[in-house]
Amino acid sequence: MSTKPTNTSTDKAAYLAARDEFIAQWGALGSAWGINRTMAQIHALLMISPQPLSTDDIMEDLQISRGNAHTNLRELTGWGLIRSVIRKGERKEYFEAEKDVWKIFCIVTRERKRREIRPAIGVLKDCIERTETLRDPDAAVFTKQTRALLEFVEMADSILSKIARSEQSKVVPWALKWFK
Amino acid sequence: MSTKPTNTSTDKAAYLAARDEFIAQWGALGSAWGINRTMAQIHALLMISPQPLSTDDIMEDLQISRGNAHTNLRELTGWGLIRSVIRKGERKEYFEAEKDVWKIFCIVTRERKRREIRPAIGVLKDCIERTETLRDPDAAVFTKQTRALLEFVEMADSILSKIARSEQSKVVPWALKWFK
DNA sequence: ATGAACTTTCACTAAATACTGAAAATTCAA
DNA sequence: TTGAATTTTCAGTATTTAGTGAAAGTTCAT
Repeated sequence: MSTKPTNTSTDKAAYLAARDEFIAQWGALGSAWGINRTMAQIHALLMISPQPLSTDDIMEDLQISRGNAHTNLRELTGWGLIRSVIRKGERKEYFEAEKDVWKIFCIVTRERKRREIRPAIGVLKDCIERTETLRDPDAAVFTKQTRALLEFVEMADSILSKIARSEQSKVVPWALKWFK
Repeated sequence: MSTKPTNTSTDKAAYLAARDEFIAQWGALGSAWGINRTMAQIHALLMISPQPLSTDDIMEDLQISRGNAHTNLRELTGWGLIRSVIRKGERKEYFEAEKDVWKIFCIVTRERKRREIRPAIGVLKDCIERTETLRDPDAAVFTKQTRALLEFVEMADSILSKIARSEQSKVVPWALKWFK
């Protein structure tokens, strides 16, 4: 049996390196999905933070300006992904993230539905309405394709709604049974 | 009963207006999801075009430069969302889009899995591996949270894989039964 | 009521991303 | 094989998006 050295400061350094990697990559992932990098990084930081953090903590940790930190903290609050907590006898505002992965999923789903899917459905409906009675043959092709898109997006929307309204304890075992 | 005037040129104008709206909004939607606006617009244009279009057609329609059109046509080809068709006796390359909405969904799912979800899984695994044996209590919180994320992302990934491998004719009736 | 602590705003700057257009490379009909 | 047609590249530019920091605004313990 080999003895493993457990130097505390080495551990801390290894942890901090992994943590930085995680924050950086979470930011990059956000970028790829149309979410501001800093917003995603702050979210990552708060998700893994054992305690709530203040704006100053976040500014220091991520090396960003007050304005930037502030804007993105508000944005995350708007999404419902973080909430502010106040400590008694302190003026400063602290922030903590929702940590339950299922809840995070539900929040993101709900918000993207509201912000992007619903408007898209509106546009598709509008396009169909404006062209379905036209005699032009190109218009007919257009209407057909937008109808197919609408049908699909509406189905996806209703599936997501139903899933995001469910309890994780109901969905996950079911999903594992069907998809594992 | 009112008679509806069916002036052909009015119809054409109404169609073109709806079509432009669709292209513009599809572009905006792409942007919100981290896809280059022009790429999404070209995709929209080809999805609703009755015939394959050449680079020049697209340049003119969307009022973009050759370089821009070219780059984004290649990118779309890389995703597998469009393919080039050559007409016999002609040098020019034409492009047509996959129009089947289910197939489009499968392609986008497969590509985003490959480009973003798989790397994310890699990062999470790496973070867990590097921290799971550390004694630091913050590291323990970190490992726990990244594990929860990994578990969730892997489940989502396998569900998407399974769905995207299925036939629409199998999935849609099933989905409607469960989620409508 | 005061003013220190803290939050918010916003004009300006920086960085990232997308686009242009012309030149170089390639292709293929004649 | 030639050269006109077409595709590809890419250095330079434009546009969009994100970030800064200082000043203005707000809040609350005293």
